[in-house]
Order: sequence, then structure tokens, then C-alpha cells
Amino acid sequence: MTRALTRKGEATRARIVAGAAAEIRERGVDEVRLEDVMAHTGTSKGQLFHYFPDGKEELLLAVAQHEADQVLLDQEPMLSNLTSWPAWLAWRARLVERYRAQGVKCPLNGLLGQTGRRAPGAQAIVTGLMWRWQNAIVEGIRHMQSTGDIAPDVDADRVAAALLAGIQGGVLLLLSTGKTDHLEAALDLTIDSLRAGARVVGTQRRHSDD
Amino acid sequence: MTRALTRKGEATRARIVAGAAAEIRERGVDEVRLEDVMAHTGTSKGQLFHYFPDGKEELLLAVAQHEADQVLLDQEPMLSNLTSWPAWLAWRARLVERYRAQGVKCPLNGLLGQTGRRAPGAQAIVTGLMWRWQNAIVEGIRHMQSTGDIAPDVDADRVAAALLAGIQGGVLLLLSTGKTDHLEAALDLTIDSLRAGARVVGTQRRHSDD
DNA sequence: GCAGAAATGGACCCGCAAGTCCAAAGCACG
DNA sequence: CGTGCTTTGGACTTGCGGGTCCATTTCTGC
Repeated sequence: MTRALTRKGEATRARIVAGAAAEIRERGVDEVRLEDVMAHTGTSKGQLFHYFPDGKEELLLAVAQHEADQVLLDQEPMLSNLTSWPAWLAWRARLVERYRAQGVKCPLNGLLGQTGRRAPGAQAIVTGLMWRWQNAIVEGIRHMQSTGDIAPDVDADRVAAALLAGIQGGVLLLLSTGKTDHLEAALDLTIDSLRAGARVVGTQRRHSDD
Repeated sequence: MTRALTRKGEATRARIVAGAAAEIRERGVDEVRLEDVMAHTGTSKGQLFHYFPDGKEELLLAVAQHEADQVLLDQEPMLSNLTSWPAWLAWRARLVERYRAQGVKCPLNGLLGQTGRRAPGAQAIVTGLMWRWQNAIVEGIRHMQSTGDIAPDVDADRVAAALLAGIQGGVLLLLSTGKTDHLEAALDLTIDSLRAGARVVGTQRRHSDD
């Protein structure tokens, strides 16, 4: 079913997705008309329906996937290298900085609340994003456990779940309060508890087997 | 500008709000047409615009306020009486139970993401809700500090902010995963850290390195 | 029971934006 | 170069749904 796309066609398609994503980030899903996308990307209605035969729904899905990928990309290379406390702090800083800059214009907002209802596939995209996100955090915790920086009895999955929840909620609250206070508090308290855990365990230890 | 409302009128108005709220919870804001509300509440278009002269926007605002109040009411009397560890646990249980039952049908979803864009006032409603919510938590922490159950050097505002973020994120994740794992993890880890704090106080120095 | 106001019903209007259609232009490759 | 595709442009259709309007009924106070 993949239609033959020439290089030119592919470029146009990408331009549409990127433009639509920008527009949506700026003004919200249900404020963006196909006409806006056309104007903003210099395309015609014929093109839109040529590249997205199922219309708006298909376009929105493509945008959602694009934005989901972007969310994780924006955290790299920190997110994939949570291998020391400075690395964790750098990641924390990047997150706060990114969302502070972004302010109210949140892709997640559109992704989950709005796109979610219309396109059934959007749900899957969000779930996938969260899954990848949490996985990266779990990896980080496990690695820190392997170096003895985090106590081995810490439940990596559980803490990662709580941390991810804190981040999501922090961003959500950023949307209504305009402040990053909640995000920072959630990040700091969770990370602190991870650090404290290593000490409290008492035995500063290397660990290879379990 | 409060129009004179007879008892009957007031009842009708309330019926509209409650019916619209239910409908929206069930199917999402932008899937609900005025016509659906009419059918579901047994009212006519004339009535809708009689009680909500500004149309859908005004109705949505009323629904938002209604739902926001409900969110807090559902946590009572626990939320206002976080005066012992059993009380905290009861509150935790109520939250999890409530959201588990509610599943995907989340008023917040509609409130923030969707209503938020359209109605400027909706933002204020959400902010108000969060403010009241967090305040109640702060009160709880302060009370526990006054009884010595929580260490006095705990920053109540900060922990409450983190906890609220965890809850919101947990609910958000419930929407895409269908599981309450994140919500429970966030609640438990934060509450645990509050309990642990009491014991550790004095012996364990807080790290404040930079 | 009789003003006057509130409550109700529902027909109608109207604009908007998604989606359709086709004709024309561009391009690829033999 | 010419055949058949992808690509592009834009006019047109269409349905949906919010909002308007007014006629009718019901209620309230006197």
C-alpha cells in the first residue's frame, strides 16, 4: 500500500508534517484548519489529500508520531546516558530548560487530550512514547545500581514509574500555572531519594552478582 | 447580571450541567454536540441558550467548574483530615480506587486539554483546583509536622508540589496505559519518603551539595 | 384571574472547514 | 520525445452544528 514517493514527494510530505506540527504546537489542535497548514507550508488542498488520503486524521497521526519522537530526541544524549550523578543532573536541567522555554505550547497536550479522542492510533503513540521514556529511566537506574551509586534494593521500575508520573504531572501543571515549580520539585525529590538511598543502605558496596 | 431564576429554572440549569458533564466524561468534549446534551437532558435548544446565553462556551465553563469541585469532593473527608498515617493511607486508597473506577473517563482530560484552549476562564478553574488541592496536602504535611510524625525540616510546599505532580502524572498515565501503576508508585514513594524522613531526622544529614 | 416575567419548543439560518474532483504541470525512463 | 506515473492547484460540494428567533406555555405575585 505504500505509494511510490519520489524524492520530491517525500520532501513535501515531510514539510507538511513539520509545518502542521509547528502550527499545532502554537495554536492547539482544534484551532488549526487544513487551510492554515496549507498557508503555512505553501501547499494546496490537493497535496494534503494526496499525501494523507484519510485526511486530517491521518495527518494528525503523523504529526503525533513526529512530536512523540521529538520529545525523546530533545532529551538526548542525556536520557540515554544516565550513568553518573552529574549526568542525571544534566538531564534534569535539560528537561526543565526545555519545558520552561516551551511554556504552554505543549505537544503532549495536543497528543493526549485532543488527538487521543479522534484518532484511535494516537493512544498507541502516546503509550509507546511513555514506554520508551520510562525504559530509558529504568536503564539509568539499573546502571547506577551496577556502579553502586544506587542501592541494589531499589525497585527500578517502581521508581521510574513514579518519576515519569512526576514529570508528566509537572508538565501538566506547567500548563496551567506557567511555573516549572512542580516539575522541578518532582524531579529533585525523586532524584534525591535515589541518591539518599545509596547512603542509607549503609554499605557502600560494589555489586556484580545479585 | 444574574437573571432571576425560579426554583424550576435552577433545577433545569443544574440538570443541564450535570447531564452535559456526564456526556463529556463519557465521550470527550469535542464529541459532544449541543444536540446530545439536549437529548440526554430532555431539554430544547431554547433552554440551553436561555440558561447559557453565551452558548457552548459558557456551558463548558459551568461544566468545568462542576467537575473541578467534584474532584475535590470525591476525596473528602480524607483530604481535609490528613492527620495521621492511617488517614494518609485512607486518602491514598480513595484516590486509587476512584481513578481506577473512572478509568479513561477523566474530567481533567477535558478540563485542561480541551476546554482550556477555547474558554480562557477554564485555565483559571484548573489553576484554582490545583491550588486548593495542593493546599490541602500542605495542610496535611504541616499537621503531621506539628505532631512530630514528619520531620520539621521537610519543605511542605515542595513535597506537596511534587506529590501533586505525581498524582496528576499518574492519572495522565492511567489514561494511556489503563493501569494505576504510575499513580500508585508516585503516591507510595512520596508518602514513604515523608514517613522515612521522621526517622532519619537528625542523624542523617541532607545533602545540599551543588 | 390577570399582567408580566420566566420557561420551553423547535423551526430556521448561516458560516465554516473537511473532503471531492478534475485538469494541468512536472518528471522519470525507455 | 512520448507515455504514464506522480505532483500540484484550486474550484466546488456538502454536512454539520452552533447560534438566532419567535410563538407558546407555565409560573409568580397581587
